[in-house]
Amino acid sequence: MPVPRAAKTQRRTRIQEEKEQIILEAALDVFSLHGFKGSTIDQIAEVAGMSKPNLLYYFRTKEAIHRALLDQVLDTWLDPLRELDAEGDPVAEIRSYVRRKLEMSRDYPRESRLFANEVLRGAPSIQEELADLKALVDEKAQVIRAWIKAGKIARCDPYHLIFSIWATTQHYADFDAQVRAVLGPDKSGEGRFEDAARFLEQFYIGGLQLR
Amino acid sequence: MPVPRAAKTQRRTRIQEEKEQIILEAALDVFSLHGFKGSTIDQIAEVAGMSKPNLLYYFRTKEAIHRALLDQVLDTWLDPLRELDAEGDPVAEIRSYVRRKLEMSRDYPRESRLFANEVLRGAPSIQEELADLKALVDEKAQVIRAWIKAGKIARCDPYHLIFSIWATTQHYADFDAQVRAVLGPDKSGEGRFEDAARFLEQFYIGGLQLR
DNA sequence: TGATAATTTGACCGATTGGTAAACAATACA
DNA sequence: TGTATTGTTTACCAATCGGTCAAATTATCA
Repeated sequence: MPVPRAAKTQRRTRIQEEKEQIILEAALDVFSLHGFKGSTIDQIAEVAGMSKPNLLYYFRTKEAIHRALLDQVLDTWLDPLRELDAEGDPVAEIRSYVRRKLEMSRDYPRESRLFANEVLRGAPSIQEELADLKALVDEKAQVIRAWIKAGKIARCDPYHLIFSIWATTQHYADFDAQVRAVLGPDKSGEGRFEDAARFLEQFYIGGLQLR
Repeated sequence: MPVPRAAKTQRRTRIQEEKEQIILEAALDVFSLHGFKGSTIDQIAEVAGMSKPNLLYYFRTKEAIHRALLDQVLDTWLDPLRELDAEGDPVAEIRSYVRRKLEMSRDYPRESRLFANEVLRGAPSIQEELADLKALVDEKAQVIRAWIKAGKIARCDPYHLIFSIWATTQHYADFDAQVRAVLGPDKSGEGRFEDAARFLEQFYIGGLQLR
């Protein structure tokens, strides 16, 4: 009797749920640090505390782990942007968005780096997801444009505004090594995120204010 | 008589100069696209138009190519920041810095991605260079602080100001795949850099203006 | 309990990869 | 021209890696 691959059966056993989460957690550690090609199944298996064949019982290929991880991460990654509310106060909404994105860099740096790795390589495995992303950004760009038209915030290109928010906030996760090197050991504690928050808040409010 | 490795002799033959540049150029192509682990010596050799052992005659290891490339790139990478002039007009100086950094993202995206790859992985091979970087940033942060003290620009954290300039400008090279996906095919020409320049200029001038 | 399905492991395999050895070809230069 | 040096290639090796297989072990449940 051949053993059915875990992924084939409809997810039912408790042990499958658990082990798959353990594997994805370990894979996030490894992939975010070494990239896809730089990571080995053995490394992931070791971090996950199981043998390589055992890991491959739950995910048939290295690629499958990577895909599952990206799917899981990308979904939550865009939540802050989804929450941008056309009905809210424009400046407050953007300030909240910046703050939430910065918090994600602080609390989920591995996820940020996993994503950065993927995009750096030309985003080969997330083309469809990028289409969804475009749709969401298009929608929110319209919201921002409406705010501009209504004279609520300064005139600017909404797409590049969003890019700048992504860039400035994710920088603290993706370029952490550089940020720490520049700030030095004393300023490299969690306090750097509060300094960053202060700076970004002031900057975006100033930049968006009508003048 | 054993053949002396090219790197050992003092660089003299014309052919060594040429081939080493060809190799570094090819390696930049490959490393910036696939990362260090994701790149193979065979790939670099093929792009360079020579055999693998021939390439290894000029650089003894894959690591050596990578190091040579990083050294060469990092040196020019900081030029724009070096040019930030304490004697110039503060707002104009920062505007020039932003513009130059953005031009580097447009004209040297491979260099940007090579660097991003390295920092993403924790910057293992450029620790000393990061120390130089810190010294330079410290110096320029003092310049900015002086401008603030003199009431020439708005009060803000100079380190995070510099981080934000790095982040927003390099974003267009490092996250090119995402930027293109969001802007769509029509807006993905070189024109996106002019839109970005307009946005960033307005934003930094607005953010730094006294109010 | 016993049978059946699910889980785990050690041994292994073929492909790829970084790097070497040694012979061969081209060049510089006395 | 001859010879020593530099440059190039073919063949190869050892290590690593993604993945398989069959057997062993454990959980499930009638």
